[in-house]
Amino acid sequence: MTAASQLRTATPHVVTFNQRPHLRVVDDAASSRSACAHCALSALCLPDGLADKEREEFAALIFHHKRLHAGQALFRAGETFNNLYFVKTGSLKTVVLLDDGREQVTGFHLAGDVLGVDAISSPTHPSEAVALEETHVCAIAFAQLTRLSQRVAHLQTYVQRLLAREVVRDQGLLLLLGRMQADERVAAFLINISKRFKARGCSPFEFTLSMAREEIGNYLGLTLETVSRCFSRLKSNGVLSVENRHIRILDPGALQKVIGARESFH
Amino acid sequence: MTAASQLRTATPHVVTFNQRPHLRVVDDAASSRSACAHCALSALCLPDGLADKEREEFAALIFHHKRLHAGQALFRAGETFNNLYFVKTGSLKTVVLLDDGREQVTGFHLAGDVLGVDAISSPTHPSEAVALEETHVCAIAFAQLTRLSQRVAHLQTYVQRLLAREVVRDQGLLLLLGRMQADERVAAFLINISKRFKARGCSPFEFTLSMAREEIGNYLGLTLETVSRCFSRLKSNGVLSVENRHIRILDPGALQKVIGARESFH
DNA sequence: CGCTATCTTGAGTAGCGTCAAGTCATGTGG
DNA sequence: CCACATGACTTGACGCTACTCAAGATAGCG
Repeated sequence: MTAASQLRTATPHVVTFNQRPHLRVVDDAASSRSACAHCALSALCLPDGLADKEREEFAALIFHHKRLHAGQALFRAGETFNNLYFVKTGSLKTVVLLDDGREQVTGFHLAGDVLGVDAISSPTHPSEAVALEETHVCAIAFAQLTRLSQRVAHLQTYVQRLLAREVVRDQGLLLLLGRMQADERVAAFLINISKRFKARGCSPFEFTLSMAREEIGNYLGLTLETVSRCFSRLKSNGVLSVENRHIRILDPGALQKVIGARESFH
Repeated sequence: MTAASQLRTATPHVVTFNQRPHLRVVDDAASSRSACAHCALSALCLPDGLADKEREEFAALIFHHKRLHAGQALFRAGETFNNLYFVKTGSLKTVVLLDDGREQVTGFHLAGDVLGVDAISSPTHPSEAVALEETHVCAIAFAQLTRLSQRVAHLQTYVQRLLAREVVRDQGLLLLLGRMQADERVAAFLINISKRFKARGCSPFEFTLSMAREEIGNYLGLTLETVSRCFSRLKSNGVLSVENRHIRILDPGALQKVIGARESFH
């Protein structure tokens, strides 16, 4: 069963990631040992191809649930690396830092995404993760995961896949930052977000962003003003409806055309 | 023994990566089964912390040596993924592609570097690798490496480390493309190359680049003209000596300052 | 030796950044 | 509940960085 099929609901008209009544998410820390089996996100978090018993062993490693307020850090650059994190509800940004204080947002992470993989096989986190809104995460002790993966070959593949996905994701962003114009970057960002909302069973054409213009701009290598101007242009072209952070994609084809790809939108 | 100490030679005055008489590299394909033990690069390629016997098993997976001319591809995007590659001599660039033909160079790879890690846990290569000059590589069958790593726990860590390094490397590039000015990017590029030459026992202050201005520009998200102008500016400031692709870093401190203290230049 | 690819340099310009002013949304304390 | 403060966003004017286009120099290669 794919993550998307398990999560797909009767698509609500307007959805943000903190308001998804159809997803039953287990919040009770006391029951966390067996929580994964009942968690609606398990298909996203849990590795494929495990026997039931191994699945349980994996789930047993998830040892606590953490709650973050908007602006609160899940981990900071330089902190010792102990856990990987699964986003349960809410969203976060990951940021890499330059000595002189400059920052680059390297990603936005929604429910079901995994955080902290870039710290694997290094003692400390090279980047940091900050919640964009009220956010809940599950933590899994990486040392224990490594120990378990020596018995369960599938788990090796699982960790490798997490890392490889991260590499490919970063390469896409390199392409965006190195070769695309402002309009294209913004369009690519919206299309990416749209696809990810869709994969989570939410409407791909109407959603509320959890990040500020400045964070979008930083992510895309632009200033907040440029992002705002691109939004306004898409708005006046009838491609989008923009009301603060609430976005409606009115003309998906036109949005796709901005980045020059000839494939269909979804 | 570290890679650097094994490779360090009586630092030659001028070194390119195809002219390193002090490095004994085994080229004979017939003897490749046991070649690693005698290869000067083994400290760079071979995983740490293996027992002698495991080390031999690992070396036995390296099944052939491939020779590439300048401009020849080691693998193309979309080709099936079978092997990881170690650069023995020469250098390559890795490139990611956009549908419309635009390209982004994501890295330059020197002797001792590993190629193809971004394809791990996917059926095909997401990027492609092209030789910048006459280049020799060793190939290692990834499927066999995976099989061996189920017995040898160290090898799991080894593959994870390869992947994690790639993620961190890409994040550094994201910072460069998203937040740095042209002259900072060029300085960062030169400092990076300089460090890597040094780690290989070559002079960090005098070297010959194997890539064209256009490839540097593409890598840095700039045009070749901008790269050329940055080089010229550094030259007229007495920081560099530039004769085509032959670079001498005359004032390393000033070069470093370009990245940090921006007001000291121009 | 001539051809081609590569590189440098200049002139003009477009795109995006900077600065600034103003609007709007949200939250807070009176 | 309102007044106010604060942060978030939009829009305009202007300037600068880096791109484009073009011409010429140089190196490398057959």
